[in-house]
Amino acid sequence: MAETQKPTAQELRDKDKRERDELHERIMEKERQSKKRVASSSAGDTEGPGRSFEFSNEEERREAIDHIRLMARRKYLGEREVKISDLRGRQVSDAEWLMKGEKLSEAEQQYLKLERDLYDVTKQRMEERGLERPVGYNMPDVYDDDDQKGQNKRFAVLEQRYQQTYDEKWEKNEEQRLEDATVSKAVTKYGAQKGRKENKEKTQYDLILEDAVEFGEAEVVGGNFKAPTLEEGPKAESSDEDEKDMNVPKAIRDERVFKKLKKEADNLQKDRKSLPVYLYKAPLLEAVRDYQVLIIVGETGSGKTTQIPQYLHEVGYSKIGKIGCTQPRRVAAMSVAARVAKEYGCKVGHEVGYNIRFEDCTTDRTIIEYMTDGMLLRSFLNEPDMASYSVMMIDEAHERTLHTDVLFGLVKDVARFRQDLKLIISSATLDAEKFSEYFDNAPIFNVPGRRFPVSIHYTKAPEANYLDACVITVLQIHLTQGPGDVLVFFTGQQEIEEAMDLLSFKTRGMGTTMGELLVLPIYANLPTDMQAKIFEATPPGARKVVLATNIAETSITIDNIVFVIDPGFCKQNSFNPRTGMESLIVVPCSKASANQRAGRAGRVKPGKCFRLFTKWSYEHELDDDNAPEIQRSNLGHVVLMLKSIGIDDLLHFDFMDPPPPETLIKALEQLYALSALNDQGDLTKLGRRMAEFPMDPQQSKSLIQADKYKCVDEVVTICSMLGVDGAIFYRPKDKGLHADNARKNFHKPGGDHMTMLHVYKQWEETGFSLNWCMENYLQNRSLKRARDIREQLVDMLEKVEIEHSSNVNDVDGQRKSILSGFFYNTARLRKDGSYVTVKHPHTVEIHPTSSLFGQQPRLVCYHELVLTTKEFMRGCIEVKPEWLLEVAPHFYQSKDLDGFKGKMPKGQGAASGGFGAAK
DNA sequence: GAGCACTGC
Repeated sequence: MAETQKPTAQELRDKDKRERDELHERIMEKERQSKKRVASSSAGDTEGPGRSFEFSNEEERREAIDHIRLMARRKYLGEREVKISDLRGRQVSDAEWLMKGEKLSEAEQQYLKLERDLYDVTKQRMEERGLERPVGYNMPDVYDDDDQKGQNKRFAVLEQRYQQTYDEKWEKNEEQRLEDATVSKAVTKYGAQKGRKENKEKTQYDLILEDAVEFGEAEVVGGNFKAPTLEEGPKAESSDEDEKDMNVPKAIRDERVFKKLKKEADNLQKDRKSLPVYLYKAPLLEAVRDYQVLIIVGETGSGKTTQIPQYLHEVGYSKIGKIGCTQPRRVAAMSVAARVAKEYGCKVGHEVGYNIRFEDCTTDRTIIEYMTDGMLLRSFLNEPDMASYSVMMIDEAHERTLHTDVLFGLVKDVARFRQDLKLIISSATLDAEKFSEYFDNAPIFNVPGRRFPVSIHYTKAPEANYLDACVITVLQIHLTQGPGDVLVFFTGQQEIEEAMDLLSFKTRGMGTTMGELLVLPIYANLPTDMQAKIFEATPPGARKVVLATNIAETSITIDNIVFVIDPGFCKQNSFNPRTGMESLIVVPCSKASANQRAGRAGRVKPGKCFRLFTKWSYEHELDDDNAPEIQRSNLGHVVLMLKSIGIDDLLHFDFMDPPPPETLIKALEQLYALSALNDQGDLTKLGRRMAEFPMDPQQSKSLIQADKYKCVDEVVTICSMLGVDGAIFYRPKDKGLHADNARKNFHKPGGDHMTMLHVYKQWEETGFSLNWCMENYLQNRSLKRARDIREQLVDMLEKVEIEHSSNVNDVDGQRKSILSGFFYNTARLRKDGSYVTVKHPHTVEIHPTSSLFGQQPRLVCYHELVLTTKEFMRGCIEVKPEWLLEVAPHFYQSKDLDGFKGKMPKGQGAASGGFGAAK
């Protein structure tokens, strides 16, 4: 890590010189030993500081040898930027072993010695800082398990073959080899003449420049690492066709704009043809023609999301109806739409558009529409037969989000009575057969992806402390591996903060032997400006280490990641229908997740993934897939929506993986209690109104009931704030106390909902000030989102015919409104100070972040139950027993409240019980 | 006196 005070250039030079001299001495001293060791070690010997390694093919091996030679030459020529770790991911002992038997020039010999020594020094430094336990990895995907001898034999053959071709390759095509072996970042510096000069000045070595290698232009290098592009498509695809399709209606467009767009689009057409999916265009369209439902399996990078809707448009499906494509995430829908619009040659929102919450970017003439899956689900309320679509593509189906899963059932149903509707289910490999089975054996269409190989390294033994092991692995990578940024997966903010501390502690004072290590956190609750930092380019010579939560698994993609460290855990939310409690607990992640994480290393070039668990546990202990969200969520909202679409028999609804029946029953029960369903299980008028709102049924109920207490405006605000749930307050570890104080300043009598209302009101008064948010440790992004939700809800009020009333001071009215929806969630105080839920007796506590914490109100209504270290009620308000009779007379009876009514002797009435739910 | 993974309408 960088020192706090930047040393002067002279100091640096002196220091470098001292270090070099020291090193030189050590080299001399160690030479004999080292020679002995190298000489005595046989192939496959794992002696030395590093792990052993094998090559999967000759080419890799040859590349490694060439690379070492190359590095040696450059180092010999005084290239300062050549790092000790530039063995392209090999360790020093590996290099020594590898070069054994090779004829080594002086430069090469020196280089190896230098490597060895620098390695020893850094290792020593690691040890001094308590890193004495380097994490060992296997490469089981390359190893033939117990076959060390076979390995040796194979190498002998490879070596022989290699020797024949080596010389001419090296001599004739040195430049090419150089480019092959060097990574773009480093070469950019060496490439340009200017850069060289600069380096020369900086260097402290006495240089021999006569035979300096001329380096090629930097751009070439990137090209070498690009995946093979597919130059020519099938002959059947004539360019005329493309030409014709570019004829967007001219009448509606200014000629010049059109020309410009068309030119851009023409260029883009070339890119389009290089996508793997292009090769499959004709057979794909045939398959769509011949079958109503088609499963498309395409890895990332195949171009399916952007291309297939366009192909379908080209052959005329858009004449029958819109071509829809769903995405699980908003940003994905937006960015894909933007890309396709560009390719098509129109503005976003014209022929190509997207539709997400708060932002309907489509018009009458939109023919290709990207949307979030939740949006499509919602549109079923108005258009249950998807009449305006001729094709619907459900993308990223393998992610199995709650919404996609519900869509499957609906869409399958629609396809039965709408023979003209084409369905495309697109997924990454794993679940294809399951999808096919579910959709009545629909054919599976495979499109290969375009990704770089990622080698997987498992630990040899389980790691007791994975956080520690992660940090050590980061350092190991940094000290021994070639260029490329590192991505580490953690389970949450807390872990990330700890890891950052640990990492900075262990790298403190590591000095100049180490390149700079940029440690950057990323998680969803991180303020936006800090999130943006991970997208900034890594400065030359430095290495970026991104500590991420699951957010980096699917939601965001970081450039230039070459190494992934995966401890194999994630936090998962699961819902217990019996207690109605959600719990967020750390669980081992699934194989699918692990592979997804590993894949993040192979986006720019071949990468490596270090898994902090053994291969055995990968194979035997990890589940194949994550449990689909639908099986571990509260389905209240979904059930209400399905009911209002007209699905009556939910227990027999055709789910691909049905949720536990208890969850459905719980949801139905709750809806009945809320009077959204009648005793026949049919939707009531109230239920229909509730379904209009994009919220949980309880919240919808609260909002509708607020009309009665004439405090709609306040409740709307509260609901909006609940909608961004939990992400309002930001609490960085290092400023925890400040953040806590800031939060306490917002506390208002009545409970947490009042606090939220207060926060919003204040924010509004400051003119939605960003600075004010920062001063008070509030997340501006979340508040903005709350404002969006609020606006949407206010718009909806008219539709549902609710008068926009307001009464700021009627705190009781506001609380009664909330209680109308959440009367189910009540808990009363016991004499020992704990709380017990009213419905199913269950011990719970007020969450310490609540404003009611420590106040011990007799009866509270909570927003949700969460299990962390204890079972906590989050979002509490104090309520009065008689309110329950008022807002839920069908649920609570007068006699249930005997213990509470009137004057209750302190600490006794509650304990005497008599307060239970009537049924 | 604890601590919120990630989406979405």
